Amino acid sequence: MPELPEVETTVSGLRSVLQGATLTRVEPRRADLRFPIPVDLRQRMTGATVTGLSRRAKYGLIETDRGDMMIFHLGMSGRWRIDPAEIGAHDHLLLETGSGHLLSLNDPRRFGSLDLVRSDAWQGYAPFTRMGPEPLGPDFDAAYLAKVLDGKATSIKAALLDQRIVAGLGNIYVCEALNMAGIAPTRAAGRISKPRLGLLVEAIRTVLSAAIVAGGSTLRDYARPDGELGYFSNQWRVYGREGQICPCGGTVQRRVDGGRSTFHCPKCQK
DNA sequence: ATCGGAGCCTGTGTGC
DNA sequence: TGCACACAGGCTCCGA
Repeated sequence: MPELPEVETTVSGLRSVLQGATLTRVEPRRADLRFPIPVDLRQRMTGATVTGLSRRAKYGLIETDRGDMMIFHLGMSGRWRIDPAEIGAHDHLLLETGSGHLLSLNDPRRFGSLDLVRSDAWQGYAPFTRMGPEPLGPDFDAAYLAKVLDGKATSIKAALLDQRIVAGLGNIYVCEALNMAGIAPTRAAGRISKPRLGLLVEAIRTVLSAAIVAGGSTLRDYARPDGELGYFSNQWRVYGREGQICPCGGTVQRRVDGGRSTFHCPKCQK
């Protein structure tokens, strides 16, 4: 899916049109994505004013003056389109604002989700209850990682993809951060020294921040809400670059585990 | 308890 | 051109 930087970019784009806007039309166009869409979403959101937009891990949060919070997840192929030229089969939710903007939540593969909770209870939303800290937040540091990874036999790559450990990383940024930190993706998570975990934390922060600044990465089915493309894919060190040269001079290799591609450089990642 | 793998969907690119 | 197949950013459940 769009990972953390893409969701951050999406929320920023949505904020420019939705902050303070009144929703004059709220139209779910199917009953479910990955999960059922609340049947009362249209009724509760129509006529409401958007008071705030934010992000938790890979989820976008849209609050209204009625005390409701709409929570969306983009899955693998989800994106928001602002004032799209035409509405197609994969536009699953339409929002119209008082100022005349039309927004569409578009998700061909429907791995995304759309939900509605009370704002004061959002932290109790099931996906959030067991989620780890934000990688860009103050609670994510080497000491924390050392504690939660202690004794873990699973690979560091699998551990970083586990949202209970740290929330918001996906395949692309895990590959990138491990390369930047010089850590092999197959290394046992519990067998990395604390100084190296410190390097890893910094690498994760650096790669996520750079991606947010660049507006997210571009993949076949991802675009920013305003339709522009993100440019971070130009900065990938290893992801999608099998056979090409790593910044260290080594050759990027691709392997598949669990049906998922891993890109790494055997020369500088140990 | 922990781990690897399958499955959910659709679209696109590749090779025959 | 047509077709089959591999592959894609996430997440959850299942069985070993």
